[in-house]
Amino acid sequence: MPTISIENYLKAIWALQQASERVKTKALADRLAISAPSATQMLRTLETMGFVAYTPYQGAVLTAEGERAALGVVRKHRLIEAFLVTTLGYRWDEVHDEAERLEHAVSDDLIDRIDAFLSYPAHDPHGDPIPTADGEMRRHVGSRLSQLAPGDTAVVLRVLDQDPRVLRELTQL
Amino acid sequence: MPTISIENYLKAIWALQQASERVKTKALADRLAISAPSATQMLRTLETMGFVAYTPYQGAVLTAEGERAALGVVRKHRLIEAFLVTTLGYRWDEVHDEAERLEHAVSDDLIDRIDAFLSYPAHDPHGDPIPTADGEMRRHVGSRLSQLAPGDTAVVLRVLDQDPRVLRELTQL
DNA sequence: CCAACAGTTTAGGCTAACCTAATTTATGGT
DNA sequence: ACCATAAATTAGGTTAGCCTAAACTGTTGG
Repeated sequence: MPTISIENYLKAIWALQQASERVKTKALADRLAISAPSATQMLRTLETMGFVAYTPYQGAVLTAEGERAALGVVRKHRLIEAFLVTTLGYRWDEVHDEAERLEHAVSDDLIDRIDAFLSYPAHDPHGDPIPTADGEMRRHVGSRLSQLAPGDTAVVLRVLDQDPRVLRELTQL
Repeated sequence: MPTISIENYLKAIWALQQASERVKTKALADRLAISAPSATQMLRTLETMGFVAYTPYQGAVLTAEGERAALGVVRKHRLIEAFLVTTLGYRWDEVHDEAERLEHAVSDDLIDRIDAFLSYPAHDPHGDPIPTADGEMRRHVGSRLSQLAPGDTAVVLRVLDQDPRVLRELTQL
């Protein structure tokens, strides 16, 4: 039922909420590269759809239903990335844009088949956790690179950056 | 550059042209389940884009560029169907709707990788020929079932119907 | 403690893609 | 050859999702 645009808003709000509970208009507008009035307008729409609780001038928070919908999109995105790398030989720096479009075109049924085909992976190629079919988000253990002391030994589990250039450089290292 | 809507129009016009050169407004409108005025309007748009030659009251014909674009969509559709059946265990009566959406989301690069992954198949699961990356449409040999005489022996190469119920019945036979 | 400014919303407009109702065109049967 | 009818187009309207310009709010530094 949600449009591609709405799915993108939900995903963006969800991502911004990982950093701070309330999502402000400007943060949302910046992330989606749209104007602030467009963000305001869509927040109103999402409110009437029951996806967010929105207070003018105060920002928005996903409702339970909104979070469920957002996680559905995140799940599709990450499983598609995993599938492209595992099955079609893509590199981890090549999959983001493709997944960005496919996540809106793939049915729940297809994504579940991909999930099974890949044996229910816990992480995508960047180490980001993949939500389960019933909307559970597995939490990550591990600590940030910046919190290690010189001389410490660690295994890289996850890379948050999506920029292909950064990812290619990391591949070198 | 073309929108999803435009890709669907191009594909529909191309399909209708397989039966007769000129495509009339009503035939197009019926196939896409839209009103006749909407079809007229889009034919004008496609004309200015150089995809069709359109004469009011006379119908439209794809230009070379229009045919190239249409075959690109057909190629995506059929390769996706083949991929879903071969790799993810779909049945031939389940793939049409999924391909109908994915064909507009998949990049040329991805579809070429799928093509290579499948070893450049000549036909999709229904026996429809798959256009090559450079827009060549391989022509089908073979004759229609209705042209065989009782007692003749033949091998089914292709089934034109897309209705899942019909396809499931044919599977039984 | 209040004004300046960053952030937000309101107002008004645009485009793509659809629609219905009304009008115009083409054509086939007598 | 004409005209009834089916097909096509024109006219005018809607919705979603974007925009800019203008008005408003809330917070914070002096």
